[in-house]
Amino acid sequence: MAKERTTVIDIARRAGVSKSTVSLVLQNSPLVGADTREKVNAAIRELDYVYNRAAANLRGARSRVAGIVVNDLTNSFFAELAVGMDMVMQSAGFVQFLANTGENLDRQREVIASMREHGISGLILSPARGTTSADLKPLVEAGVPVVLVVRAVAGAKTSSLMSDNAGGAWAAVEHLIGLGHRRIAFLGGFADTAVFAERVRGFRSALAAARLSGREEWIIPSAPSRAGGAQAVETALGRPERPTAALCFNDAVAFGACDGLRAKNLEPGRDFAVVGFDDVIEAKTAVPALTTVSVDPQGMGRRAAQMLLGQISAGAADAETVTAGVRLVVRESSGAPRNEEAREEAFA
Amino acid sequence: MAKERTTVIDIARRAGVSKSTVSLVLQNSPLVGADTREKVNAAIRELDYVYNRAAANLRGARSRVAGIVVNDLTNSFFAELAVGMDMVMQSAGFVQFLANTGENLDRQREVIASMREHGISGLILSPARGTTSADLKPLVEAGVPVVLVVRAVAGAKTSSLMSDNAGGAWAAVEHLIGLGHRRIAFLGGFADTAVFAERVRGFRSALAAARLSGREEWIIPSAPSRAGGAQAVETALGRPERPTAALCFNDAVAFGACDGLRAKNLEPGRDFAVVGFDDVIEAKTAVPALTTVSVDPQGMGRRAAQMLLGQISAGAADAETVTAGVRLVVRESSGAPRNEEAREEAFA
DNA sequence: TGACGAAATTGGAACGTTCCAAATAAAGGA
DNA sequence: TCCTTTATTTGGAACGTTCCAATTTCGTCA
Repeated sequence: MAKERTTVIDIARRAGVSKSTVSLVLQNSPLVGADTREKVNAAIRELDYVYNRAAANLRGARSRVAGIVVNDLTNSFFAELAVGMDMVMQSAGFVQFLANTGENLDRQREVIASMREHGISGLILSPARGTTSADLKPLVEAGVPVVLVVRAVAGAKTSSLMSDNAGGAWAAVEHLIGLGHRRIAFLGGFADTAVFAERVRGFRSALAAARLSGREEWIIPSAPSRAGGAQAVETALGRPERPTAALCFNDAVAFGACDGLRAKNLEPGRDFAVVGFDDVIEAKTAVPALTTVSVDPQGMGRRAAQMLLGQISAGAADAETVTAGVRLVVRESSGAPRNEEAREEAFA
Repeated sequence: MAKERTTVIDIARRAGVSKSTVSLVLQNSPLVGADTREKVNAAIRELDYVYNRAAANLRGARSRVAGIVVNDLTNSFFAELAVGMDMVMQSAGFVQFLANTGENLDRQREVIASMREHGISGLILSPARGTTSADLKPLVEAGVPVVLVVRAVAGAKTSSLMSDNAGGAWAAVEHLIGLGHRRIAFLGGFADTAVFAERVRGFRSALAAARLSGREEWIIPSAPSRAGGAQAVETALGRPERPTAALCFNDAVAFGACDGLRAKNLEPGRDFAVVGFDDVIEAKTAVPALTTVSVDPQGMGRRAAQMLLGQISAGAADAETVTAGVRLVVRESSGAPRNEEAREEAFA
């Protein structure tokens, strides 16, 4: 059962050439003669040979294996991100290890260590909460390219790809103000994360720019999940001065907020404006369709993968920090009139 | 920059022992003396050595790398499945390649080949549509354990883990009939898949058992996605004899159906009963909460991973076919009364 | 005809482990 | 003291590739 692996030597014997020649054929070098090449290929087919990459990169080749570590694959945002990465990695002939940390730092450490032992030649990491630059130091020092996505890690000397959180939040709030809202809440997200801080920063400055006073009690953190969103909106509705609109930390929270509103017999988009963040795939087809800040997670994944590939081939490229642009996608949940003219009219 | 890898030899030199001893320490063999072990460990720490697994399993060790190939990671069902697998694989000290095929057979072939070259010691595959047993033959012949999940492949001599599709559909339809529905549709799914066939089979037999005539025109295939569901329900509502309830191919379709109903000003759960299939994580928190056949994707992932691990350690275990039980979870979207008493009353 | 260079092929060392057989050290026993 | 055992330690071959340097094969040119 456990049959012997067929190796280049077997092929060589069968084709009546030397192992070196077989090796040349495998890397289709122009050095081998056409007839020899054919003989060798025939032998490969007949013996159904499987190339052993481990042996090859033991000898020194770069490994064509990348690691991807994300913190919550059950969130569509990260699933999409992973799919985007997978696409470009696959096309580049790479294969990826993918691991989910579930925000668990120990797991993250273990998984990264394990991937290193398996010889990854690059890593894309969406760091778990609490990751420090010390966690990345060994990788960086060993010259393994690392690209951080979604979340930054203070002091890390690695490339990173973040979305324009403050800008997106600003645009969303501006949109709500334009629709006439004056009491706007910010719902969801863990208050101790950088992403939260940035989005809230954009939220605050947009309010300030419109000379509106944001109340602290309208900023309501929660788990960045659907359940968290439902809870947060409920809290918001219980505030003495009740907001009429909310920017949510992400789309999951926004969907949860819609659920929470319905549970109180309020229709999102009509009785209360909801704006999400991320533009996950369901945002477009949900009812009401979600107005959200489009981050294009899949595109971001592709981009991150490209950055990683760039660094891998460039050898030691220095860390670049890229901010992915975002764009507000106005759909139904914010209660905007159907088209621009209508909108102008409404607030003329 | 591209520093030399530190190897066991470096460690050996530093600790003043032979490479063999270092190797023994690494596999913490009881043969080495306590003091020697300490010296070696110190050296390992000082030189921040990274174990090279590729070299190790070149020598013959089993690889502790598994492959996971799914066909649509953007569908929460598969994302959850992957998370479940990841959990048990990680705990077993494995690391996984994960690839997404997007139902593309060529991609599937490529990634499987690539994973093989990288020396996976087992594969979990949710086969793309159209996969034949010939695609798996090389793997199987080479003695690489394969576990098929979700979808079967005719004639494949591999283990598989499928959910009880017919049984689940039966239970769902029985539930709807119990609620008084007589015109029940089946929405979504590609008609040429085995899963579709099974679910429809259960659907039909439950109708037959209740002496209801299912109309062919109430079986409306579509892409198994949210968008497909919206479209399918629209078609259903356009039928001359309009159904009052639907069993959907999966939860994504069910959510889409809810969207489609709302777009026509019908409230799912009140004006039309919707039942899903899979019980993805959002099913519970959606509004209305989705009545669905719970497949527990994460649990299924865990189970599949366990099966694979079993086969890997057992060497050549023979193929086992496991059918995972399913269970109908009654929530709001089917319009069932809140509790059993109420239900009894309603149809007394 | 012999020499020369280009084209094609090849042997062998190297990559970083493991594991076997053999060597050495320590510890008893006579 | 010397011989056994037992407890440690070690050199070297092997795993399946790649790649360098060396060799063989040929057609060509003087």
